[in-house]
Amino acid sequence: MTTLNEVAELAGVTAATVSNVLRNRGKVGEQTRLRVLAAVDTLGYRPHLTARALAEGCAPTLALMVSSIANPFYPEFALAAERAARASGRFLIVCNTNEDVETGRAYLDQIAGSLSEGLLVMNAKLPMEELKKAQQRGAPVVLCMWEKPDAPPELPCIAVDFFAAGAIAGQHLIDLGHRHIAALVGSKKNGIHSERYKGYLSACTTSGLKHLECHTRYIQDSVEAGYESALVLLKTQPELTAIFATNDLPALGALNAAADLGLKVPEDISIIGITDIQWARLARPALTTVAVPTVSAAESAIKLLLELISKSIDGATMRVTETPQLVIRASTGVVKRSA
Amino acid sequence: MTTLNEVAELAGVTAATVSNVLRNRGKVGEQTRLRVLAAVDTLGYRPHLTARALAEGCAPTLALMVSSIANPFYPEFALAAERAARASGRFLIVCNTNEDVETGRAYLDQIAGSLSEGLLVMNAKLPMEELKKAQQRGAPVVLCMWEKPDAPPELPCIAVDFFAAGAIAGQHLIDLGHRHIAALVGSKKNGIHSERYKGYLSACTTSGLKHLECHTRYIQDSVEAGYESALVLLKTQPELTAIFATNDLPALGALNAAADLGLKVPEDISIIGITDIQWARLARPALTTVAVPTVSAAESAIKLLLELISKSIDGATMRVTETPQLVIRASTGVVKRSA
DNA sequence: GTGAAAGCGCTAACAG
DNA sequence: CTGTTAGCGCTTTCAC
Repeated sequence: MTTLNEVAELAGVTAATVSNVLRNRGKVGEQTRLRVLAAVDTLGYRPHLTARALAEGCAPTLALMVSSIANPFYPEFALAAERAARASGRFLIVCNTNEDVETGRAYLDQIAGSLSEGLLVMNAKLPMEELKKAQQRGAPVVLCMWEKPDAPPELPCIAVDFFAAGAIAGQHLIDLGHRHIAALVGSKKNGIHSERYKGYLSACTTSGLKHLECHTRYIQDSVEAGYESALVLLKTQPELTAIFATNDLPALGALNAAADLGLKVPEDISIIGITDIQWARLARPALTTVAVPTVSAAESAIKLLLELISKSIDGATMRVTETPQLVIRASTGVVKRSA
Repeated sequence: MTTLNEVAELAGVTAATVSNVLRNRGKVGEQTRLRVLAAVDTLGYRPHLTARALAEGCAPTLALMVSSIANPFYPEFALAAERAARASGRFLIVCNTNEDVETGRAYLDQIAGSLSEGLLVMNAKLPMEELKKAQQRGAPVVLCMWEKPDAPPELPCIAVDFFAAGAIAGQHLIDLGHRHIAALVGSKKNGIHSERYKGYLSACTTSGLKHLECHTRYIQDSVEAGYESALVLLKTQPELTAIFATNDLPALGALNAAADLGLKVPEDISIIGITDIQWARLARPALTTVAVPTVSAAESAIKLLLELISKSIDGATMRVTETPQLVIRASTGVVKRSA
């Protein structure tokens, strides 16, 4: 490996000077500049980022903590986050907590403030306490995709108005004439998806529609859970003409359940999700959903993190992304039956 | 930030001793050990990984270079790779080259040998030369998912027998009685997917079936390209009863094309892909495909990389994963029509 | 303009 | 068993 000193030696100068020309710092004579550049070139010198990080006091890396990068929602976010990080000259470390608090803690202990300069946290599985501790140790933390703009957390965050998303989805179904709607909530009662559900309920209330508690299911946020749940719902409650899911994954599962039951979508049953992941438009019928601004959320999150790092802002800032947008595709239609 | 020295001071010892305690190195007296541990605890000390990396000469990170982590195939690989890396005490940095050579080069220049201790490369978009240069600068490089076990590259790699995968897929279709099969090749002619196509052709030859050149299409490796291509093929060549795609993405696109054309799968047309990505089993009808051992390939790749790093092996080792396996689902069936 | 020197936080001999 | 002494490769004052 070539070091700064070797380059310096070849160029007949000192390391400090090489460092200066490489980062366009202090004014360096044109002569020496050229000589240094030549030396760098012939030696194929590349700065040692770890050494630089130590000297500068911070590493050029940001960490993204997710429960599993394989969750179909994350990759798009991760891609956008990586781009934004890259644009600021930083690298992105992916940390899969695997929904495990211990793993998450281990990551926090190890990277916060040493290997990585800041943290992007996607899943609230990590206790707020741990995150705050990590932050105190010197690594700013930004919570991405916070679900409740009304209840700001104690840490900086990028919030998405999921209540609105739920309301938009519900309203769409209601506008189509649906009166018997099932709700698939991708979390425990009062869990992470409850805002979306509340939004949906508010749409019902606004329209004078009474949502029956027996039509809602609290399930896992997965295609499989949505499938199983929808299967039972559709078989046992024939009055249903639509399904609202708090996320695309269960909605896609419901789509499959309908298909396997021989039900036509949207003729027999309308289905709507939230997020607009890639699969949504690729499914058949393509899924109607409420699109969440994933890319801009990722960019805002990185931006906020960088501001926190450079200390140009302070405290628990919260920024809300653009409001989610209804994307009408083929899985929802005007109600045909009445019950 | 708490440093080793501060801990040492509190414990009334020297930094070296604290270091020893923390890594269970040289024998330390039980007394001091306890005192040190207590100091670590009260101060909430966490080792500074960057400093450690500099001192040890290598960072505890591995880099995964992919064209886009959002490609539905990568996340699963990345997840497995991250786990394996983690198991060895290392972190995973995700590098999206975005199919751009410049971006790839920039990454190589910056992380190889300094920020990261080794590289996992997924897409051969990067010139072999660049990769070898990076390797010479001190960072072992492992090529993942090499497509041609018969033609080992000049760098260590994990190869998958894609020729076999293609042959298995072709044979399956032939066994079902299909005689007019279209081939969707997800790369340019003689491109990255050509082995898969050759495997398919060999199955045809073995069975005395003649594959017509006019039935093959060289396209992008995407759902969209598969969709467009299949749409045209199915409309213009009614004799076709099956479609073989070199990858699941185009196969899924073909599935959608069939659906939009009102064709029933597999009654009217059978479709098979290669890889077995998540969506394959979630599509309706679920996609029959030839599963590639993604997880074990990722694990092998990390293992090989670690061996290279510890110098326990040398040269351009090639390891081949288990042979791909046929996964029969609902998108293929016995041929109904004869042409 | 360029060089000298100190130090980032930790590890790794080697002494004692 | 524990302390001392050197660095790892780079940045950054501060002199010259």
